[in-house]
Amino acid sequence: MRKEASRTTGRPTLAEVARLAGVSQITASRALRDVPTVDPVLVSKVREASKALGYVPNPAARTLASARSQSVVVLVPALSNQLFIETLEAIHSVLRPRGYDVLIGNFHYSRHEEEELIRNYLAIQPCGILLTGFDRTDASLRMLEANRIPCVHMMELTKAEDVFSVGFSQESAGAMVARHLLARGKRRLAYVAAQLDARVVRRGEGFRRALAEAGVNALGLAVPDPSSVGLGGELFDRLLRQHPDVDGIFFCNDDLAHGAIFEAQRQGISVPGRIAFVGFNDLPMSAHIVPRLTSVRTPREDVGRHAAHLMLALLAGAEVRDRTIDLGFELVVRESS
Amino acid sequence: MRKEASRTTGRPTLAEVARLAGVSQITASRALRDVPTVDPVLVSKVREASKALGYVPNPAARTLASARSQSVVVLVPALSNQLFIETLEAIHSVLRPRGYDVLIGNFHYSRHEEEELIRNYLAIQPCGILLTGFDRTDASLRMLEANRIPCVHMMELTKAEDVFSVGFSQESAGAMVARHLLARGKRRLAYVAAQLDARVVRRGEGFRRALAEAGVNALGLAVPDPSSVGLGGELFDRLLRQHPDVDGIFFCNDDLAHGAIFEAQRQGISVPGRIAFVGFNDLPMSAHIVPRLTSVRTPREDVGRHAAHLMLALLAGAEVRDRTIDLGFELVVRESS
DNA sequence: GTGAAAGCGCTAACAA
DNA sequence: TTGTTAGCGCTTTCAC
Repeated sequence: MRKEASRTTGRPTLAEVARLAGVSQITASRALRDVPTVDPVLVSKVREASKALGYVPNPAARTLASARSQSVVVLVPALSNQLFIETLEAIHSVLRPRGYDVLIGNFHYSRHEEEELIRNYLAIQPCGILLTGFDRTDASLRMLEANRIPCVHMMELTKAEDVFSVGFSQESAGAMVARHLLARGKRRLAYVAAQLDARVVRRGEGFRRALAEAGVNALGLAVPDPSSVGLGGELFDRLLRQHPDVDGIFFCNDDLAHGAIFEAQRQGISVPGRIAFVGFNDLPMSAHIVPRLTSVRTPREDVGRHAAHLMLALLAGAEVRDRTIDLGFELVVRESS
Repeated sequence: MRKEASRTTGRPTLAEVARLAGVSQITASRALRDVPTVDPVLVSKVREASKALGYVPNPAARTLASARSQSVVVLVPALSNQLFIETLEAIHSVLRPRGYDVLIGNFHYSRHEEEELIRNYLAIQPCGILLTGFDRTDASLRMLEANRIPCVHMMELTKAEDVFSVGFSQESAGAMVARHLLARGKRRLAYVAAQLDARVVRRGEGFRRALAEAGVNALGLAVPDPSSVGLGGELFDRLLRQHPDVDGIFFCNDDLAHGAIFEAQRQGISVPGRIAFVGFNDLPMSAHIVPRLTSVRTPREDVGRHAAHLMLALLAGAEVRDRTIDLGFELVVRESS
């Protein structure tokens, strides 16, 4: 059943391609790698020979000889979240067609698990690495520093020197929602949050600050519990008891908003007639699941695409001027299909 | 910024470990790979030397020398589906700690995209491959056949010779739901389906057949459109108009059921009082999103875990008696948290 | 049970 | 612009 141990793969090698093309092995190598200093005539000869033999480069040999693989590692905090899934898809769609392998690591929101992944993945000599956010252990930072491979940070932004990041500002998202609700004439506004990670907190700060600038005091209800649809209903109910006159709510994510919609429907409360809801689609549910909700949409595909292209530029050794790419947010109203 | 081209990685090599341990390189190699014919005393010497130097094997060199990598490829039809995400997680959790790299390929439910992935991934000489289902192109089959690497099929079952599969029977899932509803005294039963892929259809067949055996005729409503929450509401509404006396519905997946719950609530219809719903959690939404729904739960983690362990057995060259692992289904009632 | 030699397939380094 | 040489770090092969 198993293929017995052997030395060769049986596949055509670069040497055979070179022989067929009538050039030296290194010229064939250069031709196939698009090294610019090769005579175009020879390039096409090599290309033909390669095609004729059905040559496929051996990545292991390439990695061994060059001390650098064609693998790009991507580390995300979760796979249960559509945001990251779609980001990964976008990265794949940019990198795979260009011959890179994409290795996915899920660190389950744990800095130490991330450190372990970095340690393990550096063993395969990746040519680049894509990270989520900036919160990592010192050991992680040191390993990345020591390996000197191109590194792109996703989802968050920094102005630090020599750091490449593609993301968006949580504060502006919060502020955007505040302005949206104010513009609709709402004045008793609340932020309902669960699962208080740094991003959720910063979103709330942006919300509160923008309201404060308009002279409006933000109500709030924040619990550390993991977010869920059920919790959304509960929190909505609690908020209503505390502040029966609330007329606008920003939910830190869509599943809370979803539970609240459910609960509002049960209680016969008109949304957005009496209370306007705004969600934030940064959690497990994909956008189309919550019907008719105004929500902040994170530009998920864009993050992946931009991050991957930035990585390509770095791998090509290009001079990158914009080390920071701020993608911003959109406020969208989704209609159930 | 980029690490300039170089030959060496700078990391300690097996030769250095061997020198420090006072053995030959090949003995060090064997010791670290747990080849049984090595003196235990030498093994521990090598282990120590390895630890002292912080030795990490170079996978590229290993792959080149042995013509076989430590990578296991997993091909899934989608990442937007929690079922596959959780399966992948389980596979990772089994294979990574044992030193295997897991390469994920998403073929977007396209046989041709799958073929392309197989072609590309075989280039890296994976040591094994995990596939979803049995529907693939002839070219794919030929490539897999020609490469003779261990191959495990997930999600579906077969009795074919020399084929390893881990999954469950769609027909029995349908039959199970039929029996469940009958046992609750329901007699006007319907199957509501969208996105009619082979699995959805077979589920319906199992449902209908089990009902027929009990002398009950199944109602039905099936559309080819992609499944969504909104569509669930619509189909439910349509079904009610056609068959106002329906008292039990099997939705081919949870998001249809979810939309129907929404719609039932709007219309003031008691569920499960007047109509019992059964869902099937095989689609984008994760289980906890739909509150209070009786649903067929696919044993997602189990599929991954069992498939990965089967792969380990094959990689170890073990004799595998049970080529087919049927995991069955559970019928669970989820309460909103 | 252990080792010496050879070589996997490719690219870096240097030379022409 | 092209080629020669050497070697990446490991495992297979075969001899002891």
